[in-house]
Amino acid sequence: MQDARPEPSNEEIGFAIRRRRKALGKTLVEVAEATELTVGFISQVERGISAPSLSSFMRIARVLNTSIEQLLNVSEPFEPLTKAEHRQSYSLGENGRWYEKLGPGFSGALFYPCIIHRPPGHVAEMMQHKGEVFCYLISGELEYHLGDKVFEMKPGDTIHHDTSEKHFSKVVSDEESVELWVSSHPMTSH
Amino acid sequence: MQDARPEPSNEEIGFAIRRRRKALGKTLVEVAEATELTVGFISQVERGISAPSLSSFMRIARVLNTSIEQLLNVSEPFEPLTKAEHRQSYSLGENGRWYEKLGPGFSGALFYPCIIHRPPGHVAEMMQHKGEVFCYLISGELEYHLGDKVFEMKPGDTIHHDTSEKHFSKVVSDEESVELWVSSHPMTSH
DNA sequence: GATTTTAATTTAGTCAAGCTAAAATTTATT
DNA sequence: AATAAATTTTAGCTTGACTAAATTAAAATC
Repeated sequence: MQDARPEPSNEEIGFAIRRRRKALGKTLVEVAEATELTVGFISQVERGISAPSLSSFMRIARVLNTSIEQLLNVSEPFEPLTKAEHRQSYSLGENGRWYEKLGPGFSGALFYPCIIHRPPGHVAEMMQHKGEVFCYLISGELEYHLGDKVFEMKPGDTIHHDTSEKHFSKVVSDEESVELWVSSHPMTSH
Repeated sequence: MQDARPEPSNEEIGFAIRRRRKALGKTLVEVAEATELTVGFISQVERGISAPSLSSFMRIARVLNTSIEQLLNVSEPFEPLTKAEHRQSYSLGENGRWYEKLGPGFSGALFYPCIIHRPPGHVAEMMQHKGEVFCYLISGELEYHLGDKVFEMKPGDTIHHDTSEKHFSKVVSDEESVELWVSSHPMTSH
């Protein structure tokens, strides 16, 4: 949080929650049931009349399949276009592995795109969780494990699957891999 | 946020706050004054005995010069196949314009990916509809109109926006454009 | 268009949690 | 050991987090 930017108001946060809920096509009743709160309260939260406790807020974010950061960064200016040379790069804390976030994403977004670079031989962790992912391999080669299937991926290949199935991939090329990902969840690592 | 991972407890959050405070060499008194809360309360928050309200929590994060995400210790999760030479091609009924569907898509999918090829000079129809779209420009150059803004897109550039805003694009390169699209709706043209 | 159903908002509350002030204890400094 | 600083504990207030139920608005159905 920066001094220059005050904390978002209850109203701003509430509107972000509503936008997100509608983007997912969920009703107040659905969110209320999933969060174990009441319809009336969610309605008031969305209109900034009430503020949820921290734990309720985290539950709301989870049920809306988004991050708290997304719900709180309401005043971040949205820019739809990301030039190739203006991508924001982040190290993944491991040697030779980094990712490029593609834009801040707008508040109701269902897509979380990013470009990930991995060094040769890198093996990602086995993952399994609710959601969906799409990957377009820009360069390098991957061995992609999905359930009990194994796929060889070369540049131009794509894969799109439900993430509730166990999956991981390994960079099998001698060069680093460059992977364009679009996920239904915020993500910083693969 | 993730099914696999419950929200952090008050204790976990509190310990994260204390670690951060000590890392900065601040006393409880300093943090209490800066946040306009009492020493006793900060102490209880740090030991998980009390939880701050959302607004107090944001103030604490700001005073500790950190982000809420950091204090919540949220980890991001990780994550499939269409071979480049196995893409299903479809003519768009117009000279030189065609698209490649990327995989059949699984039931329940939110993403509809495809690759679109357009000839030089092609101008897509103005579109406006509920949903979301992400585009990665593989080759060629586009002039992308979004609302009253115009963007120049070159290979590697990406754009991600809500489709309720009017949008269309024009191929401005001398070569055909190759565009990777991920949309929240099935699409055959852009 | 009328009616029914669904979704959202409003109202009127409860009660405990967010937070206080002050006392007590612990830790650090001299 | 004495003092100052830092932290914890205690006892309590009050208001906001949240409820249940009624009402209204919007969407769906006939």
